[in-house]
Amino acid sequence: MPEVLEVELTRRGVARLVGRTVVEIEVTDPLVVQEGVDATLPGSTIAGLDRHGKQLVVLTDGPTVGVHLGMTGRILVDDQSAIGELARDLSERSTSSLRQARVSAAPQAPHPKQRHDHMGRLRLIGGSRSDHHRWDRWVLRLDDGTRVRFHDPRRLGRVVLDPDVGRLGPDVLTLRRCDLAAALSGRRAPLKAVLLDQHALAGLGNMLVDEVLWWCGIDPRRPAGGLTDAEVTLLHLTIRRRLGVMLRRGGSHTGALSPANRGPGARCPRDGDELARTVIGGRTTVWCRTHQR
DNA sequence: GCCCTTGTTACGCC
DNA sequence: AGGCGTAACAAGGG
Repeated sequence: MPEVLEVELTRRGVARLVGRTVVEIEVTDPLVVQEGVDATLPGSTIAGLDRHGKQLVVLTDGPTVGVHLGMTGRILVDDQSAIGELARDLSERSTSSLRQARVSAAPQAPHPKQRHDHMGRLRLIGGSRSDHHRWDRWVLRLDDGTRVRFHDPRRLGRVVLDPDVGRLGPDVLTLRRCDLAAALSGRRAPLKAVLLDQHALAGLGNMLVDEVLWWCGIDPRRPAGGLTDAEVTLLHLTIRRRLGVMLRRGGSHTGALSPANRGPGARCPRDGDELARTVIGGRTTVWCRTHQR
């Protein structure tokens, strides 16, 4: 589930493509890739990579192309994930890299069955299954022979011309306290719903919102505009600190409410009470009734 | 086979 | 008008 951290890691992971020229486009899924992208991009040289919230922006000497990873999108450069294989837990790291090496060497081999963790969740955003070319939605060939693949099993990712980042709220990784205060002010919707609203604040997804509110001990159901000044300050500080920590650790899954700590029956890492599951803003919300108030 | 999950958008209501 | 809630989308997996 790519959120702002995965997008930022992706941006850094593909930074070395700056200066390369797109030679051809080999694969396109018209649902995922906006009409016109393929016609205008070949011949263009990548000039820079920007990001606003979850929106990745590819600057070229031709068109500006927006890449949104959606729910299951990822970028692979020569069959290597742009963010590395960070979305797995540590216990499986060694076996997984072995397996990855093996399947890369034998791309025709039938893929092994998907693995799940004990909570029954999908283990990865495609995981190390870089051999699943059937989920490639967009494949570019660059002038040095590099192949860049946009891989997206569920097809909720999007590649568009001239992405409209002006409609997004302030970026959550560079958020100032006054930006946060302005985003929350006057809103009567639940705090969680506003934090998820990309027009209010750009970058937070379902897991990161739960994580941040868990750390600062605020009830996700409270009206967003009803926070005290001290709570806004605390929320701002928590967003900056926790996102910074998780970015260094490698992504959205490295928090206190990591995927393994979100399933039914999971307990609060702070006080041991069973975590509540509530639908807020249309999304499953995991939170602690004891210390989030 | 029904239901869950995700981010975004479209739409209905007040 | 605009804030808010809900459903739809897609598709894999329990």
